[in-house]
Amino acid sequence: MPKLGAEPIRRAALVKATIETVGEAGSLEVTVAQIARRAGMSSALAHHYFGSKEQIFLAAMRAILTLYGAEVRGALATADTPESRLRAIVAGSFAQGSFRRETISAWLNFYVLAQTNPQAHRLLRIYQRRLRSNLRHELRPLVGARAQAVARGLGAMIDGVYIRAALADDAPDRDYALDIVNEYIDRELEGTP
Amino acid sequence: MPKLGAEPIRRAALVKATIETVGEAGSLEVTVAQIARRAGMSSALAHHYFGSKEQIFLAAMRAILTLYGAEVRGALATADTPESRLRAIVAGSFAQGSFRRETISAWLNFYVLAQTNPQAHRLLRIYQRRLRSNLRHELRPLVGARAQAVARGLGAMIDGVYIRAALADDAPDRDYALDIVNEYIDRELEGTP
DNA sequence: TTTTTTGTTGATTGACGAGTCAATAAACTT
DNA sequence: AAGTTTATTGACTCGTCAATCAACAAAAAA
Repeated sequence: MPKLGAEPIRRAALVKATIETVGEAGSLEVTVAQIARRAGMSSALAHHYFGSKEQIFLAAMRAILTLYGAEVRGALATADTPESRLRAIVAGSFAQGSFRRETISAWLNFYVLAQTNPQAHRLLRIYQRRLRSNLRHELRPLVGARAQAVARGLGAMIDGVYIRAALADDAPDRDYALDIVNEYIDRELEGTP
Repeated sequence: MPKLGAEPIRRAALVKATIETVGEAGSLEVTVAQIARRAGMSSALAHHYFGSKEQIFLAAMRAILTLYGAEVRGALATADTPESRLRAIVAGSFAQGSFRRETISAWLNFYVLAQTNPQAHRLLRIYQRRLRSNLRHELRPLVGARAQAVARGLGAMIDGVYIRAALADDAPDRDYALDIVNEYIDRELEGTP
């Protein structure tokens, strides 16, 4: 039954299945067979398209970070003042697409993978750098010289909220997450209008 | 050459070796044999004392959290005002004993383990609860009703700084970590003396 | 229509690793 | 001295899993 042009569809299905499988298992110790089954194909085909388990993981990680970037960009599109743009970056960080159980859990696991795998490390670095640079850029006109320090704090807090959401029993609460970070922003902007 | 009373020594050696091995590997995918070798014994003996790899991990996790608790308590001992106690909790969180490469990496990995393992989950929960309760207690006289919210933010930020330290290339920088968190505290206490 | 390219899988290989066991030995008890 | 408890390990079992391969099928190209 080979329909041509299957490759991109299969790849996408595998990436999706990887995030789901890793997210559900809460661990990278999932088998290629599990992922492939979820994606509706044999493990041999998964290997055929990606070559190795490592590459499957990296593709999934890229997908997560790409989605994240898209959400932030989307949130930024409607904001024009520095403060609203700053809040938009934060809101984008906790957007529905990214801020869901399996995605958060998968993200955490890929974070761990970055300790071992140089490519994963690089990917995460790029994300962190871009986030901080975005934050700093909007913070500059708001808090001046302190922009650098505040951007670091904000970045750390966002990651912290993520990691805690991964451990929570109940479904991740977007508004709760936003409250925590926005409260910090409120304080920082206070008296510097 | 069996000297009696070896059990506690062997257990401690295994726990230490576990943290080192997991920390260095940056992953829980280490073998019992590796851990045992590092601790200077056969893998059979490790199984003899702990029963399973899972139990070895849990013991190591307990050790990390116990050390962490001790550091915070130590830092608190010399502080008496609410603010100095608050700063002490933070300083204790990044104390030399806990805030080192392998320990941070091991901690992150155990964090992931808590997604799968109920006991690990419980342990981490206890730590989080205690930290937040400590923070809230000192914050109450400082920021009143906002204590709850600030404690959450601080807790998240501390975890965030940890997770980022795990990914940094260079050795974890205690002062840098402290700066980030203390800056946040400065802001929160501003205007509420 | 033969050939090539693309898609697909069941079966197999080869490695690795958790946990068990039987055996050995030194201490301690009676 | 005989028996028991504690310490210790090499060798083995048994399962799992990533990766490969041979083979088959259908579309496209020749």
